[in-house]
Amino acid sequence: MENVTIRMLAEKLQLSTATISKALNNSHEISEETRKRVQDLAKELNYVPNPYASSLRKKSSKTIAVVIPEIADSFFAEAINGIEAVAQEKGYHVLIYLTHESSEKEQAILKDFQSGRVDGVLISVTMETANSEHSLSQLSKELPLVFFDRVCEEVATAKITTNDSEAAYIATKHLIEVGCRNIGLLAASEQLTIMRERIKGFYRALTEYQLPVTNNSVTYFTREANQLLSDTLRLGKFDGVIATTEKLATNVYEAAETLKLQLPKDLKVIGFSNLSTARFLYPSLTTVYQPAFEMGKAAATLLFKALKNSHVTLTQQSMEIPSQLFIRNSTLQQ
Amino acid sequence: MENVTIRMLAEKLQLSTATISKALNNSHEISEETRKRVQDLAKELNYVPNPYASSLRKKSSKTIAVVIPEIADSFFAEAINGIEAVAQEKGYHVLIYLTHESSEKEQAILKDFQSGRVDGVLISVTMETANSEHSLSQLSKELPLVFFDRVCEEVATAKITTNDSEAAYIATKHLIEVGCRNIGLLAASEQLTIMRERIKGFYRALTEYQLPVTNNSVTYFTREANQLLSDTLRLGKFDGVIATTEKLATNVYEAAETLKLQLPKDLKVIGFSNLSTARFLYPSLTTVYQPAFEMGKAAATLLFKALKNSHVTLTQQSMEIPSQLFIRNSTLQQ
DNA sequence: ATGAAAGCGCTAACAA
DNA sequence: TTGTTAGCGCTTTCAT
Repeated sequence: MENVTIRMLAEKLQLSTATISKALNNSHEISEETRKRVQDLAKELNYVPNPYASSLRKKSSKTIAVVIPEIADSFFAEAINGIEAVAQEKGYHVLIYLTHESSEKEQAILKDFQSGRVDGVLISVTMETANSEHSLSQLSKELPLVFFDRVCEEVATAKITTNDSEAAYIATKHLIEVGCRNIGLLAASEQLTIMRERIKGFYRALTEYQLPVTNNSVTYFTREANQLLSDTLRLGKFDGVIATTEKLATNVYEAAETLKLQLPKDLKVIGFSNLSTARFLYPSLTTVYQPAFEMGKAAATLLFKALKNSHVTLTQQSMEIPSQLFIRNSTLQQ
Repeated sequence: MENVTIRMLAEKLQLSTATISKALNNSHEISEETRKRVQDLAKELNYVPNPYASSLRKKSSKTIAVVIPEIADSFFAEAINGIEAVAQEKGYHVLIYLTHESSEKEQAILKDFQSGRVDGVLISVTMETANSEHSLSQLSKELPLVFFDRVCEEVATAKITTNDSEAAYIATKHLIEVGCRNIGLLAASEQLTIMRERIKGFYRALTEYQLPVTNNSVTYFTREANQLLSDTLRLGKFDGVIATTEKLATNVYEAAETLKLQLPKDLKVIGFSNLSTARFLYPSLTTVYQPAFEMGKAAATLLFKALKNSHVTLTQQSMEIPSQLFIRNSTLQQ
């Protein structure tokens, strides 16, 4: 069967396409009677509106984009869950784009958004965030854009984050309190704001306890961290580490195995992670649990708010949702 | 600045929009010279084609849909990685839809695809798969459709699966060989083909070892499995279980904790799971590792093949990619 | 309350 | 090789 169009409905009912369109969209300038006639026929013929015709005409697509570095990471997966929940409720469609930490890919993706393909964008930037600053600033002028987690400070728009500095401060303090004196912060990028925040919190705790920065330091890992991490742990003589990404946390377990370090005896670990298996690891992992679902939900909610009412100034709508420290055996005092 | 259109380019260059269009699409019926002139100006003015105008006209959107039950599950997350890798390479966009195991939501999503919003669909169905059979059969006649993992047998199209029956057979055999005599298969739905396959393999192993079906049985869990699972493990007197979903695997660890069962001494566990943390669990988890990334990639590759050449009959393109048993301590012989 | 008509931006016959 | 023209299916003034 041919695809049913608004024109076919119009012919069958001896009405104009304009009337059909209005009737289908529940316009109040249509009589109740014809409205019903139209909608009944539409249902009968299984009419499905062509979204592209509508998008072309209305210049809005009921579609948003989610741009993230990686999807096989429980933080991002949960965040998408939050985003999707809101989108589904609002009848929006969700396009997913993965950057795999490549700012080049990120740029290409952002460029495409100038086409009007999406009505709004939710993004958690690449580690090489600095490269995308300009594109993002530009884009945020054309479309509602909301950052979540990995933000770009310089871009004037809403940012949904967690209390990274405070969370790192609390994590560091916890390590100190269970006896660590040589703590390493395993970080992922010097450029990411959230990393800088965590580092701030880390140093604040060190300062507060008057621990020397010579023994307590930040190490950066980009892609394949395994070898480097083993080296760091071997040479670094750390008695405690904070892994600021989920991947790094498991890398620590791997490295510990390789180096035959006993956790938590030889080395205590805290991971920034939403791993559902954290409590079943050996040893169970003390985590900074980030409210991923809520962050996704908040970001999406805010985006839709801006989409609905263009007078919402996203710049003033940033929001911080606190993380929570779950203390487990990987930081058990010996 | 106004959005740059093909018409603006045409005016600036004193050419027709048709010529511009052809030049931008590298048509061979355009002289090298004008092609360059057009493309140069396009770049200069930062022209970005309107995808919706093009989609409306061409009746193709360079967009595919991925429909899955859940995203916070390492199998599906990895599968998406595979899909996205292929899609990005081919210049396609990926719409994500989550059903959260609701066949009602699934139906609504599938219905929308009749609009021509997407050129093709990759799907892993809900546990209540039976409900969607009809819609899927219908849809597969209008669009290229490829199942991955959770298939609908009755629908005549390509299916990318793993060797579920064989994998379950091997897993069961392994449990028997390490001494289990009362094995429980923890299943998720009676309707899912992959579950039925796994059950087949399970029974095959039991038969081969002449173990009575009275002691070795299949239990179904739908949503919130925790309480039910605790009951099952307490009453079932199992000495070994196979958790056929990732969630169920962690549920077993939870229940074991609650019931103070020691793994693997009191109960041995195998999980169908792609958890990257499997080796670091306590005890490390013996897993049936499913080739999620490859399955996603294969499904997407096949879909694009069908999209490119409409004579590819998907029905004959099904594919099975083997899983692998990783033996770890959760099935250690005592 | 309904309809005529224009047009969103692009592509593809067909002509020239 | 380039241009003319006619839409894709829908929404939206503006008339009636």
